[in-house]
Amino acid sequence: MEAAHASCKEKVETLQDDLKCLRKENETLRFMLDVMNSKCNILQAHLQEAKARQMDINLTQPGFNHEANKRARTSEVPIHNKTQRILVRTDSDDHGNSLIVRDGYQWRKYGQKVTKDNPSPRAYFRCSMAPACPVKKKVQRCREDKSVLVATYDGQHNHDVHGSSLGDSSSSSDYTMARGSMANIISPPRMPNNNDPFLPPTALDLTLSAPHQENRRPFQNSVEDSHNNSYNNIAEYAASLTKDPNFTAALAAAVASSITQQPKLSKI
DNA sequence: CGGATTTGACCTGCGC
DNA sequence: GCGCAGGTCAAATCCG
Repeated sequence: MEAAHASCKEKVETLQDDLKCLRKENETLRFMLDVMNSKCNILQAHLQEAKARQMDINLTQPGFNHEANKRARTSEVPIHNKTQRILVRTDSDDHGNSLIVRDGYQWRKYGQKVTKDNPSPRAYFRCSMAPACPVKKKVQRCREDKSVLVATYDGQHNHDVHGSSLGDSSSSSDYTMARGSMANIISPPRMPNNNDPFLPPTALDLTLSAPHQENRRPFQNSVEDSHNNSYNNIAEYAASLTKDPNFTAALAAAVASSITQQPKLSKI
């Protein structure tokens, strides 16, 4: 009887050890996921910038070669220096009304003009988060697709997106909203698996799918019920991840760059 | 009432 | 020099 009790206790201890290991592993995976997520965000931002530059080049091609482009003002900063253009898809019920592009900064509208090449009005914004911020933004609907806003940024912010220099706590919510709307930023050049240049970019799905969802609550049910399933799922998930060369490469690069604090983004 | 937006007037650069 | 078009200003208006 005592021997049976002892072996049972041993089993419980083993299970508890397993549980601890799993929790540690889970924590490690989550940390890695966070690192990957942040790196992914940085990558996407860089990608957007690159695509916007590409779009600028495309806009000078026939079909986009509007009269306005011939009339580039001398005050305009060269594209490769400080001017950046992004495309943002707006909600379908938003057509023709709002010229607001949520990008995390606060903008004050100072003018609106109908241009010759586009029937939609162009709105002019100045950054109002910092009094001396030189950044200006022009927003106009795409002539070809009115659900798409073309935002052109001139200059560089002399403050961060949180407005931390001003100590503005409200900006964090704005930033959250901005992150939400950034998901709608369009990559003008075609993406893989995407023949429509105006469809949103294929988002990198870094949220763990079924196995992860399972392992978020494996211990809410009885240990007997779910332990094997969740353990198998985690093991399965871990195995699938480690077998994926892309994952290991990306993970290695992400960890390396997070350690050195010198991201080598082009290598991922 | 104060800040944001609207909108017509004005300024500036470019092409003819 | 003139006209055109993009960009900016600032008074009026709106809105919370």
